[in-house]
Amino acid sequence: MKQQAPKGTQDLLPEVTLNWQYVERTFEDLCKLYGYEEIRIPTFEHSEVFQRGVGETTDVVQKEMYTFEDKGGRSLTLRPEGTAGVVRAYVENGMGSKTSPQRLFYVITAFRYENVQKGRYREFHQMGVEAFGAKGPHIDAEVLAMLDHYFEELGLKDYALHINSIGCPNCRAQYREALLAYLRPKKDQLCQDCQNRMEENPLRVLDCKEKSCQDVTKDAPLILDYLDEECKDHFDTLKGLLDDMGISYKVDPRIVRGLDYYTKTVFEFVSENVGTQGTICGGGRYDGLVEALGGPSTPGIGFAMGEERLLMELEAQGLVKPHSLETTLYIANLNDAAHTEAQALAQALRRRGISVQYDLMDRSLRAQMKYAGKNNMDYILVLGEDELARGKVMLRSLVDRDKEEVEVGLHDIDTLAEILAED
RNA sequence: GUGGGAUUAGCACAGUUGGUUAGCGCGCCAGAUUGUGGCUCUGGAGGUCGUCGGUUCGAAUCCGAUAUCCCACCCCA
Repeated sequence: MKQQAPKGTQDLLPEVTLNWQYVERTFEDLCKLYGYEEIRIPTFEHSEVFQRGVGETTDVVQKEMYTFEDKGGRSLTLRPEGTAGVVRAYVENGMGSKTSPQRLFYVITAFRYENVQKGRYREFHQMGVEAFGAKGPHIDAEVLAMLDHYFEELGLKDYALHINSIGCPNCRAQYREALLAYLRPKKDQLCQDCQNRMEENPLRVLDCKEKSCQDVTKDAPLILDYLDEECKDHFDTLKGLLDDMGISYKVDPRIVRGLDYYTKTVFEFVSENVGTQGTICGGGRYDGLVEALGGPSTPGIGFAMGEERLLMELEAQGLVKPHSLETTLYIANLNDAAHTEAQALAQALRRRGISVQYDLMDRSLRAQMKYAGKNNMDYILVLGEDELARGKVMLRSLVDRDKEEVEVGLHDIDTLAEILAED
């Protein structure tokens, strides 16, 4: 029976992996520019890490986790995101006693049991950063500047940065009461989902897309009016810093974020083209998370970017440029002796960093030429009786038809490598 | 978890009111007087029509279930 990949997973074939390498390398290079170092964390954690880290009341934890029991009776969960695991690692390895701030980046797969749609899979890829130890708004601004820089590097257009502050637990508690006081009398006008989640997490009612709920919340009190002095300062300073750097943004008081750990600054980069899966990057500050996972009180901020969505967007904008590969040479070998010689020649050239292929299928010269053409080889070199007898080969460009063939000694590896390395 | 649409060769698709050996294009392989690609021409390989079950003399076609994909809700990256 033919096997299928599980629902929500996908194979990434050679036609597209170059694009993935492109966005990931660009990201990694940029991370290094901003002082971030890579961390690699386990694919699964004790379920508790996510229950406590992401938040018991969140949809992610309540209905989207791949949780299983291992043979030792432990409850484990495939990571539904990166932050909780990175924070766990930060705490477990005592990284707080290294120099602060600690800046970490990661490129991971993550897993959520959700219904599949375009730009949404059960196994998906995220690139993200986490910065620990800095509590002021400058790091917030820097993180946003870094993302701005990244998108500029990729040439991405038609996206918007939305920011908000959801305050610290203190202002949030007060705001929560105010919001509940506003919502309770209007409860029967809300959709069923919102009625259910109202008491548990009333902030989420704010970004409900149901028209009736939006009507109800249109005049609801805004969190921004309930920030205490410190949180308000933080947010105002951040906005000023963004203005100074010329980074445009929109304050969107309805951004709430479905993960419990966020405090103060939250943000999203939203595509203006793509439909419902338009959020290509989301993040924010999480000043209580390190402590919640058993570490010392430590502020933190980070973001995660959905690679599938980013690539969708880049593709829609015609921006995925294939990596320019190094020069490639094809050796057409026409008989057994030539095959042996081709192999030796290929190895010698590969040792000098030239990408070389030769015939392994005993094909005719004509067929070999076709193969070289279809596989975008830059140069070809025919190896047959004549060449072996004379000890010389003709090096011809397949890219530039006008380029003259060059005769080179068969064993003159240095000259061959030199010519090939020129392009 | 809920609702709608789809599933025929590696890819993109035809397939008449159920009726012989299920087709086209691209791709793949081979050849076009025996050593020079991308064009053209010729030939070839490749499908238990997603899967299982039912109706029927007969099912790619009708019915049911299931899997997967797409779209929307929900949620998020």
